[in-house]
Amino acid sequence: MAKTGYCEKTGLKKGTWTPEEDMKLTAYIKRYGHWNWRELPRFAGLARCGKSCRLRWVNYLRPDIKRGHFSPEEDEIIMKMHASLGNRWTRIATKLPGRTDNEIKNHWHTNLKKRLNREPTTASSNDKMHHNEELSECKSEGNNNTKESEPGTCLSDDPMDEIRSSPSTSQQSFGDLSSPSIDYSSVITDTNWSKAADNVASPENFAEPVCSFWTEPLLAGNSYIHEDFLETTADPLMFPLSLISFGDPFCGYEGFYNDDNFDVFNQLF
DNA sequence: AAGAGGCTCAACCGCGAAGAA
DNA sequence: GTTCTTCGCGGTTGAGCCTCT
Repeated sequence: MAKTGYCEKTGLKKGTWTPEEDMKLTAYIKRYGHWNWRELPRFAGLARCGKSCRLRWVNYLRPDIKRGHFSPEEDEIIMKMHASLGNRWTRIATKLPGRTDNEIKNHWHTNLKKRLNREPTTASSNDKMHHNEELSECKSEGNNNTKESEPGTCLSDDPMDEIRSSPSTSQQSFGDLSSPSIDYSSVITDTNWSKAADNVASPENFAEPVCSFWTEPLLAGNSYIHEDFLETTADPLMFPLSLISFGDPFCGYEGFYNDDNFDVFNQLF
């Protein structure tokens, strides 16, 4: 993937991630979260741009990623969601826990789009019907999602409802989220993880301190920030608490990174 | 066995949105 | 109101793998 871009302009590495880089990024985010994607790679000791780190985390390293084949139920959801929302992959991904927008997008282009072309009559007519229903319901219900006023984005008409109520749809595929095909334990052991964690954000990893970040106020009450982290893990020299300002904790995966799930997250590594 | 073509999916790019200065 | 910064989204690319001939 030899492309030129801003990462390259700034002399940052690009292309395939190495296991070592993965470990550094995972270790850093597990310990400190992603307070600022742009600055994160510097603190994590990575010669990558923040954008690249974000993408790697969101699409590959995140602990709740579900990999492997898409089930027929998932295919059905994607088809229906795509029919009503179009190429809004992130929106579609919210209905498929563990699946990333990128993965869904790839799956659509490589499999589902072809299937749709093979069965154009049923699919397209259903799509239109569904889309029209959606629009009419948006209007009739006064659209309780006032922010989403554009056509095709009425969330109150959730295609998932239809899927959920379908007797043929098994919930099993969603109950299987605890079995990602990536075995993190084999990649990141207790020993090498702690090594990686010790190496991230060490003073030698960045030449000058980022003073401005130290003056930012700490945002309290964020469910992502675990008490243990605040009390014992966070090292003010290595990571200023003032940096803890997660506007979107783990990219919309707030539900996963609460206190209840923190232990599950810990067990993964 | 080997070359060609197709397929998959990780990763990059550009753009727009949102918020801060 | 304007400019700058950061983030996230969707489109696209291309290396590597797979299948076919």
